[in-house]
Amino acid sequence: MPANPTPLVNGEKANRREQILSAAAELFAHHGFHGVGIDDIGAAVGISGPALYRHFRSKDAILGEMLNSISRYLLDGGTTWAARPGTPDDTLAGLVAFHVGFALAHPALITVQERNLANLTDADRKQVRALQRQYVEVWVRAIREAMPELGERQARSAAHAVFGLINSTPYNRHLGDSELAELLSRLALGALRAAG
Amino acid sequence: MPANPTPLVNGEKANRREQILSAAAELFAHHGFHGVGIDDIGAAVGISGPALYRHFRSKDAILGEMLNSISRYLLDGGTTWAARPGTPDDTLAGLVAFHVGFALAHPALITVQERNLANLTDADRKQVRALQRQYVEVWVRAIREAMPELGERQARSAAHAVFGLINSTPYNRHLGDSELAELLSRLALGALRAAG
DNA sequence: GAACAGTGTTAGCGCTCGCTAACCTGCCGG
DNA sequence: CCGGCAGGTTAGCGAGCGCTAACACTGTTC
Repeated sequence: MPANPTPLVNGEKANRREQILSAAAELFAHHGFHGVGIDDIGAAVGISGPALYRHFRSKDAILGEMLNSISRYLLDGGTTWAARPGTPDDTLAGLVAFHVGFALAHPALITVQERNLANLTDADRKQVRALQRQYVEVWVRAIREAMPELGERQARSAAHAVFGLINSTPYNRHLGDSELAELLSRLALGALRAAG
Repeated sequence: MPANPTPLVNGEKANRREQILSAAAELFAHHGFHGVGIDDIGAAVGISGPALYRHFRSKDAILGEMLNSISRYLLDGGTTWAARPGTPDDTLAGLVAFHVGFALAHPALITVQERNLANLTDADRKQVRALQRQYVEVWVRAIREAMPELGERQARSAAHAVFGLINSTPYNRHLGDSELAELLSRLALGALRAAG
């Protein structure tokens, strides 16, 4: 389990930066990066427009920090789970449960990460891409250990496919959280089992 | 099989409207709706900027026609496959193969449809949403016929999850088309089997 | 052969948006 | 008590973008 259990908790006593990141995530998820103005983000946290520049260097910096934080959280969590002792099947089940938990808790972040990579600064995109690649590699290793007959390319494709499956949470609000978590885990593991 | 086998074929002797739609799809997929200018779309088909207005009423109209066309194609194809004679398992396999085929042939359209619903006109979005809902219903019926023990909500969630799985094609360019098609179909059917 | 429909061009309007400038206010340490 | 910093405010600049206007060229039709 990583040090910080949830990367971008909603509101409460969070400080301004985190408030802004949380509100911006929700807005970006609904309307897209370019569909959200500086004033919109400000209004969502009760301040107005340019005051954001007391906390972030630019609008791009908000997205950059958001996506970096998500990717780092996933990589940290994935690495930790992958290092746990247990059978390869257990490891895979742990990874699935971890990713499902995140996707269920933060559908907006899932949406933003999937849709807005192209809106990042070149430097930020490079960083985020690197983190994502490493996270995929964690999965590829775990998948291949559980199913040694699978080639690396197949395992990578399967990993991306399972991400797509689990990341469907933004469209999946009509089932209770725990029931949906259980269903998605079963589906993901069923898919992986069928890969071999 | 629907009348028009592929909704937005790339270039060739296609007329200007279809050329524009195809180029715009690619651009929207890469940079997002707001990240692409009228001039960019024009340049991509060898004309410049405002000439687009000879073929479309507005930039929104381009996206509107694009998403409507995709949704209609999927619904038509899905309906046709669902109506074919055969066991429920065969029907499900047919639907999977159909959707996989589309996702593999048109990853850009998949991307645009997933990301840019929010950028549609209210009227267009209503239409597209309706078509998408009907397509989901086709899947829900097929899933429940193959696995009667599943509730409607579970089946709907499973359908969305499988869409997510198959629609991972835009991130999945490192396997040959036919091999990827086979893998995705196996994963999708494996997931569905595990739902029961 | 003139009229015209179809399809392209360039110039430029008007609006939005990210961001900066300049200013204000409350808190806190010495 | 007062100077400075943290964190707000409003006004407005400059760039970009969607779209329209006005015009040009080509081919077809009567």
